[in-house]
Amino acid sequence: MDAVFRALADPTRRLLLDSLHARNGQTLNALCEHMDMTRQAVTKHLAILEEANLVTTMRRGREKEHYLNPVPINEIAERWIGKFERHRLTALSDLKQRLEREEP
Amino acid sequence: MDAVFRALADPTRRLLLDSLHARNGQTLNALCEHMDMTRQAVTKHLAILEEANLVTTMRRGREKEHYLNPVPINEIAERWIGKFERHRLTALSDLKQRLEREEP
DNA sequence: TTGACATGCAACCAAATGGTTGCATATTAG
DNA sequence: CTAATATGCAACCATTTGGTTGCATGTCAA
Repeated sequence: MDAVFRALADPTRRLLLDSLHARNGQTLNALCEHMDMTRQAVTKHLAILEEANLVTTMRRGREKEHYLNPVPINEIAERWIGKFERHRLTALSDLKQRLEREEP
Repeated sequence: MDAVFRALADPTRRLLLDSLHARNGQTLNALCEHMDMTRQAVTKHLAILEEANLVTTMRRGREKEHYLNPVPINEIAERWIGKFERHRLTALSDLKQRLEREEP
């Protein structure tokens, strides 16, 4: 899970996910066209996304197609974010009470 | 939103959030007791969490209380993760089809 | 077969990151 | 008042990160 969080931390990588979300199965060169950096830099970002299992690749001849894998994101949403969301209102009202206790 | 993602990327900071989730309003020293690093290191992590608005602080005398703010996490869940979750099954079946097209 | 095209690998570099130590400041307890 | 306690600030350091350039390899098309 740590790899997923770290992978999501970089805006470039989130952009790549967005790009794949818009059009799945893009080749490396296709993904590069929207990015303002060298192909090799994009390759590195994609490697990190692959390691976090957020992107799956498939070799098709001399090209490499990239597919978005939404499962890890979903797991984070369910296992980690859900935990905090559940107590969202509680925590907020706790904070409010605390703050109000200060005022007078 | 970038700040939130970057803040969540570090396991120590997620641990701090977990700690506040378990017991809200902890003081700096209290938070340090569970961490295996110097107080100053924890301070830096907390500063990053504050900057991402994930933690709110309140001075009480010579102590500083830390409160979890779940709102940014919730926003990420809704605005960013939701987008990918929505097409989860679609993307998976796309991938499956693509993979099957390769086999024969 | 050969040239053009798509990707892979590795060395290198600047800047950011996560941590430390040392000292300063502010508040509370005795 | 004074000493202990809680936090703040700053310099410093090693490692990681995000990027580059240069060259190698593999595959398709003419």
